[in-house]
Amino acid sequence: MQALSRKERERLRQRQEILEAAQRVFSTKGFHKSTVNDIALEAEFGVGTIYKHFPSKEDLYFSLIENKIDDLGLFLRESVEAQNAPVEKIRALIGAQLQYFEKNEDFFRIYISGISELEGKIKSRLHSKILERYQRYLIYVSGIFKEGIERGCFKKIDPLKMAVGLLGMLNSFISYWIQTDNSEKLTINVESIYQLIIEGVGREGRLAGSSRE
Amino acid sequence: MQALSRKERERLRQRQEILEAAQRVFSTKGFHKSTVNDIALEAEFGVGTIYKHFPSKEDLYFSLIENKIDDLGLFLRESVEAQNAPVEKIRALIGAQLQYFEKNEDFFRIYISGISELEGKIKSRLHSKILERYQRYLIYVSGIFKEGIERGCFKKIDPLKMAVGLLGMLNSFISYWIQTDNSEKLTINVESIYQLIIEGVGREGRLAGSSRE
Amino acid sequence: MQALSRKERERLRQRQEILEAAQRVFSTKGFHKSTVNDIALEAEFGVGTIYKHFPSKEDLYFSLIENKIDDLGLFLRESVEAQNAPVEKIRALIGAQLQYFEKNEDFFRIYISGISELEGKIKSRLHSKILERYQRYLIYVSGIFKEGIERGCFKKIDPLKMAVGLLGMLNSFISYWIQTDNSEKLTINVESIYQLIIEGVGREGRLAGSSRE
Amino acid sequence: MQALSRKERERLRQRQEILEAAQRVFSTKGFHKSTVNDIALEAEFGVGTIYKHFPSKEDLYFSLIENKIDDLGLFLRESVEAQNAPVEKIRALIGAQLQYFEKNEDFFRIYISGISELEGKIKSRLHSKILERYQRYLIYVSGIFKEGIERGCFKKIDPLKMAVGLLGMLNSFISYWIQTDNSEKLTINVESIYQLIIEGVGREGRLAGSSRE
DNA sequence: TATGAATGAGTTTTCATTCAT
DNA sequence: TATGAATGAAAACTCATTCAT
Repeated sequence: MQALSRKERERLRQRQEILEAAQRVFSTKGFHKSTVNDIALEAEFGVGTIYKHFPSKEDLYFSLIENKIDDLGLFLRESVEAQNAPVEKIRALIGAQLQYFEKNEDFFRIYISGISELEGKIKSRLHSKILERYQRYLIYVSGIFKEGIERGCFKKIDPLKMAVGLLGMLNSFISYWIQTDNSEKLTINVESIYQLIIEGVGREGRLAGSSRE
Repeated sequence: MQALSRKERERLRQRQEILEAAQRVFSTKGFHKSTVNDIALEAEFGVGTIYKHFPSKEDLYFSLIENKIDDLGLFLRESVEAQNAPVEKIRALIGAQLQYFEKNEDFFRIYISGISELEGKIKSRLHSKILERYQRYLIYVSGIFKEGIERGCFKKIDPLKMAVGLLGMLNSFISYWIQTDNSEKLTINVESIYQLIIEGVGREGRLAGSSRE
Repeated sequence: MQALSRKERERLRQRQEILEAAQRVFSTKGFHKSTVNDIALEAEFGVGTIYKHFPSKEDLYFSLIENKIDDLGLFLRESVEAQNAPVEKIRALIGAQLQYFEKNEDFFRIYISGISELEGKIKSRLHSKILERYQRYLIYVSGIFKEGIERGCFKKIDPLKMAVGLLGMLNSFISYWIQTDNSEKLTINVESIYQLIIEGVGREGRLAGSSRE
Repeated sequence: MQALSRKERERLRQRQEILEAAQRVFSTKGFHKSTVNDIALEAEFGVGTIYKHFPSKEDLYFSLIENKIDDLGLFLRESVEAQNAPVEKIRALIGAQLQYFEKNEDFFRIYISGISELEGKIKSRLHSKILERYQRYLIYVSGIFKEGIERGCFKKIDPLKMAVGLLGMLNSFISYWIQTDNSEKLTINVESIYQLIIEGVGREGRLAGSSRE
């Protein structure tokens, strides 16, 4: 049984190495411009070995996203659940997501193309799995907002809308950071995002703006 | 010159028809699964004619996005500039963008894959043009916030961050609406988004949450 | 309409050329060792052009066999129907089939692998079409024997069995001739086969054999 | 030496098991669609073990045919040599061959693709071995006919042609039986074939057929 | 000028064979 | 000795692009 276990572990390690190589290749060249050969070369395996683990290039791609999303999900939950107050949970969520993508910049490129309507109206079975995970994440975040509403710290707005809004903001900040590829750390934005989502941009009682003259 | 002008007009109309056909095809099957032949068939032209107007499939794709973004830009500016107060400008912006994509749902699929890092780190000359336009749009929205800050109706936060946050929210709402493809209109979200960005989710002085017992 | 007709004719000629090239290649290297590229090279067309005419290599292969069988069928019928007496029809059939394969030696290799159980128990849709044609041919030959029985010139044996027997003989002679690839013409065997099928090998009343001493 | 002998016996048994598994697989899926892995699985050995016995898949295939042909040859000889009169020898041959393939239907699929020009003009070294055996078989059958001619029971026709004709008939009947896969036994055809080859289809003196008017 | 037939480079995937354990 | 994981060569097929008509 020890022998079997070793084989199994070996197999998993190989699979992991392929996924890592695939991430490097996909994030650099994109899905379509990456060939299975590229990935095999990067992983230092034969192409056949890739196909031992994944039935097709597409499967490999979606397995990669799935894996990483689960990984991210775990990390977020941990961070969030270390907090008690809803606002702190939200702050933790923001922090964790920025932190995760700061370290996994490469993955974001893949992640975003995974959740965007990558291949048009017609969704593949594989794509659906990703959307499902995205939905689940949305519900999880809604849950935090819901709790916050019940505990009286958040406004009585549809918590799903809050979640959609917050996640959009987060993606937008990450996207912008990647595109501008600046030297500042992504995580310096935690407080800004926190403030935006919690307090909004408006100044009380001054929304009409001063008169111009 | 009149003759030339007619020819020119004819040419432009043809180009426009191709772009419209391309949008229908791309939005249904995605960029890679759409063939130039598909587009030619949809446009009722020969493939050769497509190539008279666009040097490559990729060029056609990005021209389409460019065109449509410019179109959207125009529409947004008009809506925004009809308002005077910064908050009203923001509300108009939200309304216009939702309205635009409600009518151009198909285009959003293409738009989002255009601005997301669709093809990896390596940005093509064509992709850069899209990003440039996105940057310009960001700056335009920042401008509204900046004016709002100066006029005292918005908090003193980096207006670029406000813009990044707002646009992320908008995309997220549109994306969610498309994915769930529900019967509600996208535009019913205007007030929610307005409230989220202006006031945030928090209730003053209650952020810590009520104690649980 | 003349223009269309010319186009159509051109297309058919091309198709024909591809089929001829395919025959040369298949007969030399066999189905599996022939690549579509080989055929394209032989036909002096691009591979794409091959695929314009035939959806797959397999389809090309079976189209080729089908075509040729039809061709052979026509030739046989003509020869047979020029005769009146059943025995003369049989002789004509033998003569025609040998003549045909003498001239189309290459095709026989393909033909025989087509009707033999090329790919095991599991028959493809395409393979079935060939078997159907073989059945039809069998029935046609049976018809000649049936007529002969009715007209009293043949024994009262199941005509289908006669047909199966005769066609087996023919294939066997052709096969043998191809394998030994001798300098004699295949058609010199007409009389022998005729005698074998009509009179058999036995000498009347002497079947027990003379005693040996 | 006893130990070596046991080893040797063990080795042969293994080889035999592989050949049997191969036959099952090849007859079901055909040569090309059968993978070495399929055979290894069916034989319950590792692929490596297959290659210990046969240098290549092709070798395995032809060894299988060779083996079985030898097997068939033995069986036929036994049946034939139990008879004295040439006609009885022929009847025995027919009976034995039908009986053999009735029991080894699977093998016939392989056998026929082996002797037909399966892989085109270019004959492999391995294929040649099969043809050689076929030739030998032909000569053996010729020998029976020759003897019959000498003993006066058969017509003075080239005995090789008789053999080619008879074997063709046999294959044709077997082939037809497999294709129609009917419930009747193959061996019910013995007498028909015997009659066809010995007496032919014609009725003495009536060959011209009745006049039609 | 508009066309669409022809092209062939490039991609995914399979599977016979090897060889370290 | 038996194994089966790893390999990578090879082949079917697609489709952006060209160019003769």
